[in-house]
Amino acid sequence: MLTIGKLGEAAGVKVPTIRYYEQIGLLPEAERSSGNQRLYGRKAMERLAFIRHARDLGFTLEAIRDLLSLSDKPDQSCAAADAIAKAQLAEVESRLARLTALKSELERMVVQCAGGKIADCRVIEVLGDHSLCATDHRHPETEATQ
Amino acid sequence: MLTIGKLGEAAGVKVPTIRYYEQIGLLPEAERSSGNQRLYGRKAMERLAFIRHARDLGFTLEAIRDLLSLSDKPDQSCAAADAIAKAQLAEVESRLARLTALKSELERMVVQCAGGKIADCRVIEVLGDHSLCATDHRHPETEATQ
DNA sequence: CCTAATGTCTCTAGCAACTATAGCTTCAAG
DNA sequence: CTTGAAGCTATAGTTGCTAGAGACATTAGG
Repeated sequence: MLTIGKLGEAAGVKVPTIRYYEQIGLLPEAERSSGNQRLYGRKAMERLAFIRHARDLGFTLEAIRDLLSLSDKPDQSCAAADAIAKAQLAEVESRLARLTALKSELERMVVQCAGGKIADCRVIEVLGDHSLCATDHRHPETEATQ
Repeated sequence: MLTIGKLGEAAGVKVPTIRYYEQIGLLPEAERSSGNQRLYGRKAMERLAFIRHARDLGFTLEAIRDLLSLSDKPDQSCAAADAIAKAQLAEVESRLARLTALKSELERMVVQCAGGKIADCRVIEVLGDHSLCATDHRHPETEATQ
C-alpha cells in the first residue's frame, strides 16, 4: 500500500491533485491508515494512470469521468468511448488549425519588426488593425489556450 | 457615441466581457450618459479591437496590458513589444508540437477501435496503459514506464 | 526514547478569463 | 403610455488545479 506521496510520484501527479480528484469523485475515497492517512493499492494506481494519460491527451475531466464509467462496463459496446475519442480528436484538429494560422501571423509580425521605435512597430500596428492581418479570426468560439 | 451593446457587436466582444475589461483596468472607465449608461467613442473602439485581436492570437491579458502601455509611448524602442511577440510565438510553437503528437495518438486510438465491446476497446486500453503509447507526454523524466 | 524533519491532514482561498444570474433602471418603438 | 429590450450593479459559478495555514502522523538520526 502506498501513501499519497508515493502514489503521486509513481503516477506523475501532484499530491493536491490526487486529493482534488477524490473530492470531485474521479477517484473513490481512499482507504485510511490508523493515523488517517490515505492508502492506495494497485487498482487506484491504475485508475490514476488512466486519468493522467487522458488528461495528457487533453480530455476534460468530464470526458474522463465518462470514459471511466464506460471502462467499468466491459460488456457494453464501445461506441460511446469511440465517440468521446473522436470528439476529442476533432477538438484537437480544430485547435491545431487555429494555432497554425496564429503561428504564421505571429511570425510575420516578428519578422517585420525592424527594431525601431514603437511608432513604427509592426507588432503594435498589426494588433491594432485587423485588416492588416491575412487570417480571419472572425468568430472563434474555441480557446487558444491549453 | 456607441452604447455598450453596439460596441460589443462592432468589435465582436460580448457585453459582460467589455465590462470585465473595464473592471480590471484594461479599458478606461467609460463616459456615462445622463441615465448612467456607458458610452464609447472611436478611441475606445480601437483599443477594444486591439485587445480582441491580441486575444485571438492567444496573448494573455497581462501581455496585452504590457503591449497597450507600450503603444501609448510611440517614441520608445519597440524591443519590448518584439520580445512579447516572440515569447508568444515560442509558446504557440510549443503548443503546436504537443498538439501534433496528441493528434496522431488520438488518431491511432480511434482507428484501432473495431467497434466491438468495451473489453476489447483500444481507446480504453491505450488510455489505461501508457506503455501502449508511442509518444511521451509532459513527464519525460518520471516516465521510465517500459 | 526524544527530537527534528518531513509528510499528511482539513479547510479555505486564489489563478485566468470569462459567463451567468438576480433584481433593478433606462431607453426606444408603437 | 406601455411594453420589451437593453443597460446597470453585485455576486457567484466555471475548469483544473495550486498555494497557504495550522494541526497531526511518521520516520531517521542521535
